[in-house]
Amino acid sequence: MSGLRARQKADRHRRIIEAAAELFREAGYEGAKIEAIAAQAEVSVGTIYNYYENKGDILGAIVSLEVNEVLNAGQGVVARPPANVGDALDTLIGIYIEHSLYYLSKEMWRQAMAISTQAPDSPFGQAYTALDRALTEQIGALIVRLQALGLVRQDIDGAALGELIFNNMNMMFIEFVKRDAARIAELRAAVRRQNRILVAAIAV
Amino acid sequence: MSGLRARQKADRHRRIIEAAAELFREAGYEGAKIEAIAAQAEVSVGTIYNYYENKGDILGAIVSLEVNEVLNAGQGVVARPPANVGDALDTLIGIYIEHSLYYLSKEMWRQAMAISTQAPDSPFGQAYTALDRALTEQIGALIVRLQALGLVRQDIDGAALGELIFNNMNMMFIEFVKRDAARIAELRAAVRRQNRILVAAIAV
DNA sequence: CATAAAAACAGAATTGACTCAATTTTAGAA
DNA sequence: TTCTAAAATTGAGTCAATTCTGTTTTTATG
Repeated sequence: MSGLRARQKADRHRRIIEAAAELFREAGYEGAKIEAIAAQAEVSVGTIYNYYENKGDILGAIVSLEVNEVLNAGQGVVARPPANVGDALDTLIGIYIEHSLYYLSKEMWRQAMAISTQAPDSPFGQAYTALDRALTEQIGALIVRLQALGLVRQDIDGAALGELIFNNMNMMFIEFVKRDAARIAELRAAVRRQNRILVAAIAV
Repeated sequence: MSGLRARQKADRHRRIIEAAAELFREAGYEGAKIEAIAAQAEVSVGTIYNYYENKGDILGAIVSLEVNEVLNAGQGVVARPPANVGDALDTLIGIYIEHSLYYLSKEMWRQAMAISTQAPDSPFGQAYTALDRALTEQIGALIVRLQALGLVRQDIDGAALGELIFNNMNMMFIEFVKRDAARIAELRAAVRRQNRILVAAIAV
C-alpha cells in the first residue's frame, strides 16, 4: 500500500518547503523564524527538525529544485549547441544565469552559498557541491561536444577547461548576488568578455 | 596628547584579537564562545561588541592580517617575475596558496568566506571583497608586467585575464578549504593544469 | 581641583535556533 | 476488532550570540 504515513510525510515535506519559500522571500532567510515557518506549515517546530537537520537544509531543498531545473534546461544546449564556440558557451551560461533568480532571491543565494562553505559536510553542503560538479561537467560536456563537431581544437583538455569556465562564472555569480544593485545583463557581459580570451584560444 | 583612552583602546583591540585567534584555532570558530574570548581578553562581553559588530568581524580582522601579508609577498613576484609565463603565474599563485594556512585553519577560512557572502555589506564583508579585488589586480598587474617584458601577447585583455585566473584559483581554493583531506600540493597541481590552457593561449 | 559631558564598560536580559523527553499516531499481528 | 511496537509529533527547555541599560572612567572646562 502507498501508506497513510508515507503520504502524510510527503505532504508535510511539501508544506514545510512551501511555507519556508514564501517566508524566505518575504522576510529574508534570517527574518523567517523557524516558529513562523512551523506555524505557516501547520506543524510543530520539532517536526521541522525531524524532516530537516537545520534551517539551512530547508533552504538547501529549495536551491536543489532550482539548480536541477537549470541542469535540465542545459541538456538541450549540449545536445544541439549553436555552431559557434562563443555563442555556444554564451547560450549555456545564459540559461544558468537567467534562470537563477526565478525561485531564489539574491539574499537566499547568499545564504545558500554561505552555508555550503560553512558546513560542507552537512546534507546540503554535500548536495551543493554535487550540484556545482554537475554544472562543471555539463560545461565540460559541451566542450567535448564542440570538439566532436570540429569546432574546438582536439588537443584541448576538456575537463580542465570546463572547470576553468565554471569556476570563473561561479565566482562572478557570487559577486553578482553579493551586490543587490548588480544587473544580470552586466554579469553576462563580463563573463562573455572573460570567456572571449578562452574562445580565441580554443576555437579551430 | 596620545591619550590614555586611545592607548587603552589599542591595547584592548589587540587583546581581543589575540584571544580570539588562539581560541578559534583551539576550539574552532563556533566552539570559541564570546564569553570565553571576553574572559581570555580580560574584558566584558559588552566591550567586545563595542569594538566589533559581531563575532564574524573579529575573525575578519584576523583574515585581513593574513591576506595583507600575502599581498605584500606577491609584490616581489610582480616586480621581478620568472622569465616564463607559466612559472610566473605558478610562483605568484604558489605564494598565495602556501601562505594561506599560516595564521588561519581551514575551518576559519570556511567561516570567513561564508560570512563574507552572507553579509557582504558588513565591515568585514566589504573588507573581504576589497581584498579579493586587490588579489585580482595583483594578478592583472603581473600579466601587464609580462606583456611589458614581451612574454605575453600585446592584444590580450590583461584585466579580464587577471579576473579569469583569480576567479578560477579562488574557487579552487574554496573547494580546497571545504575538504579537510585536500592537500596543498594537489591544489597547486590542479590550478597549474587549468592555467596551462591559458598559458598556451597568451604566451608569445 | 571640582565637575559636567562624553565615551566606554559591565553583565543581566532577550532572542531565536535547536534538543529532548513525554505523548500521540500508525502499522500490522493476533 | 484489539493490542503493541515502532515511528512521528509536540512544545517546553537549553544554549549562545547579541542587545540594552545603568554604572564607571576619562576628558575637557571653569
